[in-house]
Amino acid sequence: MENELFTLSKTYDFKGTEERIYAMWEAAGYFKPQNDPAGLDHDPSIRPFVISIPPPNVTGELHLGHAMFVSMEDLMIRHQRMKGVPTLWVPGSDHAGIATQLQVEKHLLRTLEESREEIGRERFLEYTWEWKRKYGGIITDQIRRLGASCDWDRERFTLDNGLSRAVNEAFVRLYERGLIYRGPRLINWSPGLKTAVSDLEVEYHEEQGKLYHFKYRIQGGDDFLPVATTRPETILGDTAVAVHPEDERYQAFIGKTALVPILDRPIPVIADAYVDPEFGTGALKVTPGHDPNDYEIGERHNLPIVSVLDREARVTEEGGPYAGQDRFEARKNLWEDMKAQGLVIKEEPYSHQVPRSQRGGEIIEPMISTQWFVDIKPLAEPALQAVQDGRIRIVPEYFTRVYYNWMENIQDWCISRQLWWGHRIPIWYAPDGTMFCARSEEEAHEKAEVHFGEATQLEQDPDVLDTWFSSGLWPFSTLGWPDETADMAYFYPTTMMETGYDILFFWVARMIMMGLAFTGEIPFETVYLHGLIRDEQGRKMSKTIGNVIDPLTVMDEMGTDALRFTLLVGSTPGKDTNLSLKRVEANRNFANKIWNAGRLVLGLIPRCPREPEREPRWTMADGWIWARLNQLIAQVDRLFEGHQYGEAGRQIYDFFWSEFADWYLEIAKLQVSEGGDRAHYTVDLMVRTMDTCLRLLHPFTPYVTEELWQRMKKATQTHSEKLIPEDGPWAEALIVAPWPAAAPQQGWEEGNIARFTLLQEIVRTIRNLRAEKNVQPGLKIGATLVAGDLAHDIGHQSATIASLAKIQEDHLRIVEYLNEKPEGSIALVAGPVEIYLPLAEMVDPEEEKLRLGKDLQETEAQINRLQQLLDGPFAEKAPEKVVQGEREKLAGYLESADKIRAQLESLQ
RNA sequence: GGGCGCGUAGCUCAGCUGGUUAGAGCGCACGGUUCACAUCCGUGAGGUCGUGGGUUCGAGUCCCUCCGCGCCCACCA
Repeated sequence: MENELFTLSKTYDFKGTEERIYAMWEAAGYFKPQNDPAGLDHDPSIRPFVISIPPPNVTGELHLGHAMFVSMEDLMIRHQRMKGVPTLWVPGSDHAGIATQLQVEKHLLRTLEESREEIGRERFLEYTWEWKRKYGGIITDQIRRLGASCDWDRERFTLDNGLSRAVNEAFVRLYERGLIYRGPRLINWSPGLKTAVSDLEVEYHEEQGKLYHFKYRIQGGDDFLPVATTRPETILGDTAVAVHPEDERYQAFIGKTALVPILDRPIPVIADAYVDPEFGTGALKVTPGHDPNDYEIGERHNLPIVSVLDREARVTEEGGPYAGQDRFEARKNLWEDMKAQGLVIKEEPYSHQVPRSQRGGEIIEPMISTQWFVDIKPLAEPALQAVQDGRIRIVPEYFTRVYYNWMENIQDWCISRQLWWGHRIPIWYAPDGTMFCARSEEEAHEKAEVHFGEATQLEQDPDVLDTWFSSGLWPFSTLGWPDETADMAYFYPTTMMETGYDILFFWVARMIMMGLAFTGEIPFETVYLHGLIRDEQGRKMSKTIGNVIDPLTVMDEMGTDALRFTLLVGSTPGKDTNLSLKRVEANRNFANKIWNAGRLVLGLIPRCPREPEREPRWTMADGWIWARLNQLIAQVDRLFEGHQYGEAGRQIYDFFWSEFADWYLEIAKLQVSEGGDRAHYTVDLMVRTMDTCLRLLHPFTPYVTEELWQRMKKATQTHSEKLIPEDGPWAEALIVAPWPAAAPQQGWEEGNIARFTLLQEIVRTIRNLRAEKNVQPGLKIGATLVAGDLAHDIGHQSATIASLAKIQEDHLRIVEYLNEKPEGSIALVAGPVEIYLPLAEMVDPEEEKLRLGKDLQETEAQINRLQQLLDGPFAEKAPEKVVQGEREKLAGYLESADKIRAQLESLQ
């Protein structure tokens, strides 16, 4: 054969294809919004569809979480683009303060054997920028490889000049509104990272520890209060002992003076309702400097605050003999000394929640420290409102409850970090301590000059801002805010915020708060939250367990399309996905199926006669596939509308494989071989159906579909201009081809589908029996079909039936009725059709009776069920349409039962 | 302590606004190599949808109880 089939590999070659196709898309500018504000065809009546990418850490390497959001967002973007909506997907990356600094520090130690303190802030930052330039591109390259159709010309980095300007602007505005304050507060201190972290960056783990019971001696006597603690070293910072005001046991102690063990520092015994008399000993040591609750008690009772731990969690001078010791060492030593002094009562095993740093993993120490905070309530209020009144919609819906819950109990946000890599806090101090908050150093100097009447030395605050502060501005800072850019005017508010539910508070909530605060508008209309990717057994992927699946390896082995399809179809919004490689493999097979179906179509195109002689006339199969295709389009549209992307993909998969490929293409081969007009119409319809499937699949599996589509376009154009998609000429590329529209129903569809379904049933019934009776697969047998009224319709399909069921065509009889059962045949029933196969010699009549008897039994069971149903209240209460459906089913079963009975009789 | 989610075939999971014979992939069993595909084709076995109750003509789907699992938030020493 001279056709193209043999020039194409049987296996889809994704490796070469992906790179070539992506380069083609990018070069052609398909990733740019069609109605770019800079362009001339800007149509203000069409709202663009905009996504800001969740910026990956600049030092990161692609993991499945990235693969998930990229696939999902690319799906949405491609879908909208094909629908003709101007789409913008803004890419970028995040400087990721702590993560990057840690990584660079490690690298620095390894290569130059120097710490960041040794080389100093300035050199360290240079070094880090160098690092960023070198490795920052890795992640974006990997994202491209996933097929991400971002507008790469708009790529942003959170430490870019523009974005840094936005950060300063935001800080200044909050400061001027009085929503930023600085002060000593109890914060979460990470001794490993030597910085403060926010509440969200602390993770609590249930851990086995000890509860230490000891005696708090009362001054001037032998009395003592029994007290329990999990952290004995904090005893050194106690400034009170508290009991419940109504606790009868301890009434006498209230107002007395207790002595801190070892230090003998006198502290008051106070009464506070916070103390739970039931817990522990019922007496509580109060350490305002190292415990959030105690801090509050301290405020109520005006207690002094003693800090006994320093930045590295070593005991301070306040700790007397333990000064300089590490916190755990001090814990041990102090406890030993207390034992020696007879102050120890007991220690018991105790499991409790231990706070650990999300990044470093070490135990977080609550400490008093001077930090910058955002007064968050005034920002949270409108953010809560925006979701409550529906301006922002969260998918899946149940996450709105989670959002409310958090927003309603939100605490002030500690935004300063004692790091170097990040946005430096735009505050400058004069030598006398006066603060100037300014957008730039120049502005700070101007302000200082106005304030002092002369130029002054200024020093900028050494701290940097929490990374999430800049991320919170992302949807608008990437569009040029605070400037009133064309992009801001046209693309903002953005449309879709697609991200993992794990950063709902970290990121999404903050973007909503800051978006409303700075732009006065919501930053996005919809929040779509996907789940986490776990391993096959539902465990988190981690290097220590060794169950990490690397998306790059998966792409190498199975192709990007397979990975994307798996992530997209295997996930439900908000729910975690257990990824199994078996699944990816199955979807690689699907990609290959698409490829091979494409090869067949390509091979048949040249066999299409150029000009049909008569008006088109479709076969039953033609009408069926066309009707089903249109149903599919309608379904997919509905599902996309409701963000049910996975279900949409599944339906396309099923249609493509088990209807189009398994049935229609098989039949199309036969119809094409008839030649003439039939061949023409068949190829025409087949190409159109394939074209539509490729369009529907494109957002899921962009590469294989684009490749095939290009080839189809070329093949049809060289062959016949008549072979074009119904809605106009072939587009330039599939990525910008119009999304299919379902043809309006004309009324014949359901009947056609029903008739074809019967045909399928006939074929299956025959195949089934052949398999059961071990009829040689290649052996063609004869058959007689008794089809009553349907004989005419089915008669037209004799070639199809013959081919699919391996019946010898000239021995296939299709008749309306039969007086007598054909000699030596075995009888079957498919719906209202009786089938006789000349295989009597292969079967035992008794066995046949059993088989038919079983059939009859099943059919009668259905009849009974339906009759009862229809006799009951169902017939009156259920909608007419549903009842009618059941009646038709009943009629069908009754007919089948008759046929089976007749056959049983003839066996007697 | 508060909030949320899950429990469907041996395994991993779908199942939207309740519509009456519950689906897929993998695995399993049997059979298949000429003309798209063994990364394939055909046929089949396999589930009282965690438990108990309720609403309804009708419940895997809605409501409640209980059992089991998971997650998030929260200051119990």
